[in-house]
Amino acid sequence: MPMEQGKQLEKVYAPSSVEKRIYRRWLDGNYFHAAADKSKKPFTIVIPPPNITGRLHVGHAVDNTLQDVLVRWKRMQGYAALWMPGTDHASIATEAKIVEALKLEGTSKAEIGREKFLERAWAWRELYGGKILEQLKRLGCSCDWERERFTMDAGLSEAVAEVFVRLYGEGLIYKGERIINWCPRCGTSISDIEVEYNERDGCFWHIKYPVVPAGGAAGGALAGATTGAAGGVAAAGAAPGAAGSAGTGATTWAAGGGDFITVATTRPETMLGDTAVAVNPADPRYAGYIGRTVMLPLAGREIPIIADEYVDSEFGTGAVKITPAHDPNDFEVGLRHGLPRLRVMDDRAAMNENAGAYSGLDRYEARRRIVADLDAAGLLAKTEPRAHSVGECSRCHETIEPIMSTQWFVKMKPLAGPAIDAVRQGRTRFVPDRFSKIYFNWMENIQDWCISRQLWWGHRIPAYYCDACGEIAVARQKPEKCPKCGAAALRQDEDTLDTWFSSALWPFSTMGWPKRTPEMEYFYPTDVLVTGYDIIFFWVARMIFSAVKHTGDVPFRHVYMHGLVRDAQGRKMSKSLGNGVDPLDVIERCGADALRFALTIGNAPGNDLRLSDEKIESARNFANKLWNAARFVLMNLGGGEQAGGESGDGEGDGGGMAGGGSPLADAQSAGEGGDGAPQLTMADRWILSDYNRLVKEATEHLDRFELGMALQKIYDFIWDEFCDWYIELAKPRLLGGDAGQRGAARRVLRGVLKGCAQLLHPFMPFITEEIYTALGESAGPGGATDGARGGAVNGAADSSASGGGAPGEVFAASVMVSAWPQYDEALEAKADTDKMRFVMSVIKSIRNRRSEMNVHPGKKASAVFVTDSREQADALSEGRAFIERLASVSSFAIEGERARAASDSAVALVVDGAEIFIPFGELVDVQKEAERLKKELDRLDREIARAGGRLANEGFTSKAPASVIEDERAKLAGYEAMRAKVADNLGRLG
RNA sequence: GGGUGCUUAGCUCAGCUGGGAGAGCACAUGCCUUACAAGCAUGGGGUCGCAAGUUCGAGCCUUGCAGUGCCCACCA
Repeated sequence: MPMEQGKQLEKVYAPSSVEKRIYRRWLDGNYFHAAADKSKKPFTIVIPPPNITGRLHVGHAVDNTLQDVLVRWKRMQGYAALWMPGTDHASIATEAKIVEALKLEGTSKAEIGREKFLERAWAWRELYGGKILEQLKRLGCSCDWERERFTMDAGLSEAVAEVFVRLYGEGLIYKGERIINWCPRCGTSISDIEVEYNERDGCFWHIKYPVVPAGGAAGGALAGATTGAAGGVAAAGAAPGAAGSAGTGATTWAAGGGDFITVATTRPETMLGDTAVAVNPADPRYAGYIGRTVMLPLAGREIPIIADEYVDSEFGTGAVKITPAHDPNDFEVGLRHGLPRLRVMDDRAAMNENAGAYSGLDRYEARRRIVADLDAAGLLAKTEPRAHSVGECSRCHETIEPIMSTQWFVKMKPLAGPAIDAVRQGRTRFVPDRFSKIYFNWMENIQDWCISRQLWWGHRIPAYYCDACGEIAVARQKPEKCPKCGAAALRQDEDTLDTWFSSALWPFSTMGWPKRTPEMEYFYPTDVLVTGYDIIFFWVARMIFSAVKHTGDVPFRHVYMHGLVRDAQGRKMSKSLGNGVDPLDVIERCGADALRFALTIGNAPGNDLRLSDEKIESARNFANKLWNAARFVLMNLGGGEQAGGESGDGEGDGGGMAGGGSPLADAQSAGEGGDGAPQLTMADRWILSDYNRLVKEATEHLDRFELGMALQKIYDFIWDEFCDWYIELAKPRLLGGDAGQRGAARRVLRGVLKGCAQLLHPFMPFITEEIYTALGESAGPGGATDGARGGAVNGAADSSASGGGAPGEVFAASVMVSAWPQYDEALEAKADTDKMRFVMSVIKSIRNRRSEMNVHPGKKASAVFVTDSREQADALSEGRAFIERLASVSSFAIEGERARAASDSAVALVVDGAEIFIPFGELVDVQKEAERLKKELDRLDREIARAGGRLANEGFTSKAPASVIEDERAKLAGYEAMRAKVADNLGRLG
């Protein structure tokens, strides 16, 4: 009866005091480390490397929780489970932080120069870069920390250079002048997928371009127009009075009787870079204009009218201004027609020297002035308000500017093909499968990838220019001299690579590629990539084509996708809304286990999930529930009394080999071995049997990546079956009972709880470790060997033990290196399970009656059971103590004759054909009881009609499977028997 | 314009290859029954978006429709 000193658990689970200590122990035990081990199968996950600028947000929390679940589970299954951690240099995000810091100090990139800037960045990385990994530790992540990688580590940088050089050598990387997305705020090009398109209110300006008159007559008018337009430009730049001059020009045109082609644009400032106007060749309206020219207003340049299929006659005015240097389509048109490409903006998106009078103006200011000037000149035909999609920088949300620029590109088509095949052949599978369609759709329509960035923080492009001869040398190391002309002065390309270029190599660069390392041999390809569906394009697809290209294999066999975390209202969590749940805050308040639980429970793969306070609270409640169940079990395993009662551990150690740590081994050895020869009761066999089924189901769900479902099942079992039923069923034996019965109950309690701790461990690692360890200690000196076997790399004190004669009660040094529970056929106990279920139904039924009749729980009642079934009679007598305790029944009789039992009992219940008579005497309202029975009769009639109708249907009886028909017949018979009894009881009420 | 999800209890969501609808929260009633009031017991609550079809049988399969979300796309 005295508690184990020091092993008494707190009444309320206090995660914060437990988690740090436990994590420390795992580290000390070296359990996270995985090494190539020929005796085991590998299981590998590489972490999606968080940005060094990052702070753990709830998105990371889900992503890493799922990974940790998988890796802990596989580790327990005996795999050499490697979870490779690391961080991403995040070139643009990090650079922005440094720039910001410099600004606060009153200096800038330009001022301190590249070298100093990089020093700053590295220092910053040293200081903050590991923060997020520390936060992952608080979440419980079991990464192999000694393998931590960073995308700018020497080895990984080597991989980057290697890939660049190889692709360049094959012509799959090229340098060229294209329209790229330019972010004026970040001051760099970005790739297509880094642009977000949003609907914005804007205008569609219809602008009249004066057509230069054909033939000789044109001369005078042209001159006039030129003067007028030129005057407009000059004036516009000079003063508000500009409008007048421009107007003069237009007037000249009107007076000259010239006509116009009207174009429409949402970006009028780009007109200064127009080098043509295009119409559809089939458009009759413009047939006569093709081949002629227009005078570009405000610029005073004469540009051709061309015909191109690209133009949609239905859209706008059917005539398009062509600005090859500022629009991707126009660029293509320009190529087809050999048009000049005139850039009119600089890298800050201000108008450049080619913009004449508008030079130096910001693009929006220029837009305003140009519109005003056109209007004043009478050349603005119409201003149409219009919502259109505007590309914005996904990082800073500045409106991007499509600008012609010389950049480096990866030629995608040749890389995409094999990557598509890899998924089509199922070498990499998306979970759920529907994401493969998204992948295909993107890969099949892929554009070349702009990989150069005008940033300093990142992998510098390994291209070297010879100013003497113009040669470009691409090499792993900077060449001593120009390979062509031998000049010594080579200049490296100033640009760096897209941060995703290095992330794309992550699954193999972290393993040491391009070297042929043991890790590459053993752990690669990886097994699962866990990530959100929002980065399929950015990362997943790029890893696949990179890996297929460079390693000849897929980077991972499965891609397990999860959704986004939303708030209670279903909104995306964002900084600006301030609706984000801070995972660290949740960990602080409710524990990492509760957070992990809330993020995992009941979620289907690929679906978004909502995280609310209520959900977190119920997760915390579950942890507490489990905690208290463990308290109960530990209290009852007791101190000194225990050893005698259980005939010690020697018996356990020598005993069952069944399934290494199976509760059966514990329980049966108690049942058959010990003094007093205690037997397992039907309650024990029932819970063991259900536990066993849980093991099977949970494992199957995990195998199918249905983590949410696996956890749901474990949760249901622990709460509804183990806590609410089994513990209650065990109490009578623990409190009363002889030593043998007590021993059996204890063994089962401990065995099942231990198994639950193991099954739950991947999801809730801390609390399960605490419980498992406490159980191990309670098993006595031979049990837990905390630390003693900690040296076993990636463990498996337990699993190795199971290979060589596992004692039933072996506890591993840590639950995380214990062997994952196995389904064990010997635990199936159908007869006992049926009996127990029957008793439970009886208990429920009596409780129900009592509750409906408002019978105080303290008031005991006597009950008489009548049944024809031998099994039921056995169950009732075996379950007597359960029924008495859990249904508040005092005296108890099982009779064969219902007439006598029924005589003075107003309340009659029918459960599975057995009848229960309870004399509640004065409590019974005969009227109400009769009504209840009538309702019951109605219900049974409906059921009988349904089942009867179904069985009468020949289609059903001839085509449905036999088992289904059999079930239906049994149901019908049951209902009919029940109806007879209910009808009889109703009749008796008079 | 394409593609792709979703629509199940008041709310948030599960529901595996088609065989009588589930959980959490909320709600109602009664319980401090010595593991847990962050709890226990009992209960109410659903024409599974609508309509056709396939099937002996449909929440699940097919088609259409209606709402709603997301992704992609070069509508100037």
